[in-house]
Amino acid sequence: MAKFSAIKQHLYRKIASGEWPEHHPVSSENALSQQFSVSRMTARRALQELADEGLVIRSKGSGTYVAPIKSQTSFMAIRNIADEVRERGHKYHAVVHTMRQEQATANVAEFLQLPANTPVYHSVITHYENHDPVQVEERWVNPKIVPKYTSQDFTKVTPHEYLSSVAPLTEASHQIEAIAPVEHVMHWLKLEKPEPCLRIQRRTWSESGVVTYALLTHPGSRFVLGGHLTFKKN
Amino acid sequence: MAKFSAIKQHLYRKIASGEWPEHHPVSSENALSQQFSVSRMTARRALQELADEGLVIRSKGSGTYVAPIKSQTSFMAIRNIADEVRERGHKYHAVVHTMRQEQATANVAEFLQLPANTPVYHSVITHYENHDPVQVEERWVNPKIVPKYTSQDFTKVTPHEYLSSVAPLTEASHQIEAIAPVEHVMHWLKLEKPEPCLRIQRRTWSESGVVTYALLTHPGSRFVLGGHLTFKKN
DNA sequence: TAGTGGTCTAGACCACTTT
DNA sequence: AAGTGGTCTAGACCACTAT
Repeated sequence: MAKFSAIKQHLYRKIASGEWPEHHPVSSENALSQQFSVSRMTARRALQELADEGLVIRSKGSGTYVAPIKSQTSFMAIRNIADEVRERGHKYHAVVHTMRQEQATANVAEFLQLPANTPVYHSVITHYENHDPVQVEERWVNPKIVPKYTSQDFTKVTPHEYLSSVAPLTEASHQIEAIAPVEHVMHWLKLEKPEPCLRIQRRTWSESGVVTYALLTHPGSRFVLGGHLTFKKN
Repeated sequence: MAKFSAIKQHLYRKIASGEWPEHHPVSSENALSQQFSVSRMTARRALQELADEGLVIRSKGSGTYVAPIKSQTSFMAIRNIADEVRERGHKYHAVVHTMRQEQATANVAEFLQLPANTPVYHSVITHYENHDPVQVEERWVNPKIVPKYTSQDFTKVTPHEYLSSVAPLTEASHQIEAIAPVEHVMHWLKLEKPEPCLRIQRRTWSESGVVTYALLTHPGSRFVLGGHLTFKKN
C-alpha cells in the first residue's frame, strides 16, 4: 500500500471510531511526517485528500480539524446510501421497522401505476451514519416485478442495491422539497424537536414498468445534497 | 496567481474552447513543466486537479486525455426562475431589495476565490409567482468578470440571464439543504411563521474563474425541485 | 526502448494564526 | 517567535503503455 494511503487509513480510523470527534485537531503535516517517517509532501497528501473528501477542514496558520458531520451527497447519480456513508469513512448500519405486504392506497397505486387496492410491498428502514440517523426510507415496491422483495435482509444489502440487481434501472424521476417532519418520521430519525427536513420522492422504472416508489427523508441538520456539473459547447 | 493555477487556466481554455475535443491528448507533465518553466510536481498538480474535477482522464503509461461529455446534463439544468413561472402559466415579477458594492466577507471571498475584503457586488431579489414570493435570491458577483453588474435592471432581466450572456457558464456546483429561514429571509418571503425552506447554494464558473455565488431560498410550502433521468445501456 | 503517469524525498520560502 | 498550511523545486525510482 502507498504510504500516503496508509496515513489516510490511520486518520480514517481515528475519525470513524469517534476517538477524534468533530472539530478535534488532526495531527499536523510535520507530526505525521515524523510519526510515519515520510517526507512532509507525503503526509500532506494524506491530509489534503481527506480535506477534498470533506472529512477534515484545513486552515492556514491554525491547523487541521475533524469536519462537522454534515453529509454531502451527489444528486446527479442515484447512489447507495451505505456506500456514501462508508466513503466518508463513517460506520453504516440500518434498522428495519416495517417489511410487509399491504393493500395499495390510492396514492401509492397511482405512483406505481397499479389498480387501487392491489397488494404491494412496503418497507420502512432507517439508515445510520455512525450513531445518527441520516435517512428514513419509506418504500413501496411492485410485487409483480420484484416478487421476493420481502424476504431480503436489508440490514445487509440496501433496497437500492437489491432492486438494481433484479430490475436494472432505465428511468427515474425525483422531487425534492423541504418539509416539517410528521410524527412517525421524527420518531424514526430520533428527532426530539421538529426541524426542517429534506425529502426526496423518487420513482424508478425498469423495462417492465414502475418498480418502486420511495420517500427518503433526511434531517436538515445532518444532510446536504450536492452536485457538480460541467458544460461543454454544443 | 499560483503557477499550478495558471497552467489549469491554460488547459481549461483549450478544452472549453473546443480546440481540444473529447479524447484529445492533453500536454504531458513533462511538456507542461518545460513550457511553463516549472517543476514536474507543479505541472502534475494542475493535471491532477483537472482529473479530480472530471475534465480529463489520466491513464498510466499512456497519457492524459480530454474526458468525454457527461450524459444526464439535463437533470438539474440551471433554469431561469422567470421562465419556469411563465411555463406554469403564471405571472412573474421581481423586487430588488439590495444592489450594491460591498467588501467581501471571509466566507464570500472564499466561495468566489478572491482575497478577503476585496470589493464584490451583492444583490438581493425576491421572485414572485403571481402574488406570492417563491424565491429569494442572494447573490455575490465577481466584479472583475462582470464589471457592469450593478447597473442592470433586474426587474426586466434576471441575474441568471444577464450573467449567462456576459460570462457563459462552464461549470456549476450545487448544495441543496433544508433549513429554517432566518429573519431577513422570512421578511423577503413574506412568511408570517417560520416554515421549512429549501435552500440551493450555487457557484458558477466561466472560463475566467468563479463568476458568482448565490443562495436561493424557497418556501417549502410553495416549491418542489424536480428532475427526470433516463439511463442508457453502457 | 522511450515516454507516461504514480509515488516519494529533502529541502525551501511564504503568509498566516496563535501564543 | 513558533507552528501551521500553501506553494514550489530538482531530483529519484517504479509500473505501465506504446512502438
